[in-house]
Amino acid sequence: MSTTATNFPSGIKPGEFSSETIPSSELSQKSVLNILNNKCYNSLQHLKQAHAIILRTDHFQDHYVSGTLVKCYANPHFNNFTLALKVFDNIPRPNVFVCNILLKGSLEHEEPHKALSCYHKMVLLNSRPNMFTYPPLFKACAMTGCVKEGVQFHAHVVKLGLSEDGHIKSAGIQMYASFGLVGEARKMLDEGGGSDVVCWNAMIGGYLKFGEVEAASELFGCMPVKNVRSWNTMISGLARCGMVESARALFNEMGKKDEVSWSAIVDGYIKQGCYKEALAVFHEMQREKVKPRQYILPSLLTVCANLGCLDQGRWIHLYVERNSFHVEAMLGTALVDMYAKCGSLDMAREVFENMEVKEVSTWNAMIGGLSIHGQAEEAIEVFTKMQGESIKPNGITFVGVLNACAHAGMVEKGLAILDSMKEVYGIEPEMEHFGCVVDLFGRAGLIEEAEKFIDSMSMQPNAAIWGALLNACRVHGNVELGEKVGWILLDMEPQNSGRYALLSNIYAKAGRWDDVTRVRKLMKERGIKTIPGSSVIDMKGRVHEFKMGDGSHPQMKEIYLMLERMMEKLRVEGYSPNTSTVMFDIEEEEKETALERHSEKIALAFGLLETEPGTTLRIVKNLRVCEDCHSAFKLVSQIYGRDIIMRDRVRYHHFRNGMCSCKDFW
DNA sequence: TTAGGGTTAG
Repeated sequence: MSTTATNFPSGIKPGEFSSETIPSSELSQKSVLNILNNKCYNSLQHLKQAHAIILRTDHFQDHYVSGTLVKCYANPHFNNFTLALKVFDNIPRPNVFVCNILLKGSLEHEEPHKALSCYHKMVLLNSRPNMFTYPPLFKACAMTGCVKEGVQFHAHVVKLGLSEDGHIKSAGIQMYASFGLVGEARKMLDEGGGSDVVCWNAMIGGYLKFGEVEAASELFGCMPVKNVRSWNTMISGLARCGMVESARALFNEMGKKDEVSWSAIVDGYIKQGCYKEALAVFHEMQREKVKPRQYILPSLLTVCANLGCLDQGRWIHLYVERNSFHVEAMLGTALVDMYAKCGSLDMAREVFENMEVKEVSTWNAMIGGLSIHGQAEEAIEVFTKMQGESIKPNGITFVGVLNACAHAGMVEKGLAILDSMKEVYGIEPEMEHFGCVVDLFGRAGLIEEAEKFIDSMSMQPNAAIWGALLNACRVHGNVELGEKVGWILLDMEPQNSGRYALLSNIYAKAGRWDDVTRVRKLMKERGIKTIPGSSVIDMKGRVHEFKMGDGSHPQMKEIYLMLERMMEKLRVEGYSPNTSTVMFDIEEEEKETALERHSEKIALAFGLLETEPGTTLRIVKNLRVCEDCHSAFKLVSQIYGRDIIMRDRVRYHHFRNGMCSCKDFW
């Protein structure tokens, strides 16, 4: 074997060895292998030196040595698979071991196509595949969607008499399942005699991936051996199929749970939108001292953001700090989003400023957060700064910026930004951006302009566009147009209860009670149920939820007493209930009572009752806040000297000294 | 003589 310079690894010249190296001619195969296995794991430089030694001694001819050398180069740690391939190409007749190493390496370096071509080479070179060959190959097929090849490889497995190997079987089952060929996967499970628990689990996972719950349950029921992963596969699979309650039942039934079991059930609840349940399980985890895995923390933060649970969100933040978790972009973004949505803009800012790596989504979260708090100038400032740091805004960025302008009544600025989207940033505005613009005009009372804008749009307006216009009609009391738009929307979205409510409110405000009745009758005919208003208040880490006229809270008596006292105080200060938006045509006094029992007022009374004077109250409502509650909250902030931060379905209201940050413009 | 499997994944 020649040892010309061209055969040496780059950067290493023949004869350039470290001082401790023994003269190469004296190195035995065993010592070379020792060097490779013990010294070359961390340093590419060491590996290249060893490589040079190998070339100088004829050990490269030795399959054991060249194989080990390729294995070292293929170590994902070096992130340089090309080198491994290069060395491989210099091996005259590579044996099955080194081929298998490359198959595995192709997957580890996320180049599954290379695994297929490597197998091809193997066949050409007459290197007989063995049981280590097929699992990575099946995986490669699954990753690349190469069905034909996968079936072929399966045939080879059968021909070579390897069908009983558990590793091959489980990989094959997974491959077929990833193709959606659940029947083929099952055939593989049943072929070649017995299977083991890993294969059963893979099959169950495969069934559940395609919603075949019954088949999965049956298999699960008759498995001779089950382990934690079997349970976890069922739980996460059921949750993914939307059967979170069945998942929960299994979760309760299983013996020893691991962190994956807990995470799977939390995740399942989150995916179903059962945020309170997810948080309850998280509390249980804390009680049982189970450490949440880092990956569910962003999901949990999203839950806190949705529910407005600042205390819980803070707890997670502390948890991250205490455990020195690295705050990477996703976790940091989730923290920014949570703080902003829970009304703590200062903290959102702090986390944002301290993040080392920010992604577009991070900037979007900050901009969106400022926007829902009505801080348009700041949102635009962040938007400008983002570009200073060479981050390219995306469509979502513009939703945030345009929303900021809409909420702050900055019409001109908003329109200029819309124009810049395509001209400056090359982003084609989409429906959601047009929706923001309609909102921009509508909130500012420029209803004609909003209509004109809709007419000029290049696409058919969707329900969100009409919805923005309808809301503008409600705020600015434009009954005529509101009526027209309202009926368009009822046609477009007959199932959306909110649309009925809005139209009915518009009629009610105009005193057109016959029309109110007409809308309500239609709703009844179509079987549409209203979403009950509900408000939550987060207190000492516990979430208290109140629904309209709700009597289920254990302290309800005291709360209603407090509510009565509060309303009395308000009346003394000159508050008179704004009954125009109550949906029913009922006697004035009854209307007043209905208003008094709005969930946000109950939550407010509870907050006043339960906290020290001066404490900021944070309330989250699932629908838009009504006008009456809005004015009541303003007065309470003045009379009781409290800051109240309320989030409704769309934006924030900071009440202080009788004023609201939205400037009554929402 | 070297090497290997399935559950969560925003």
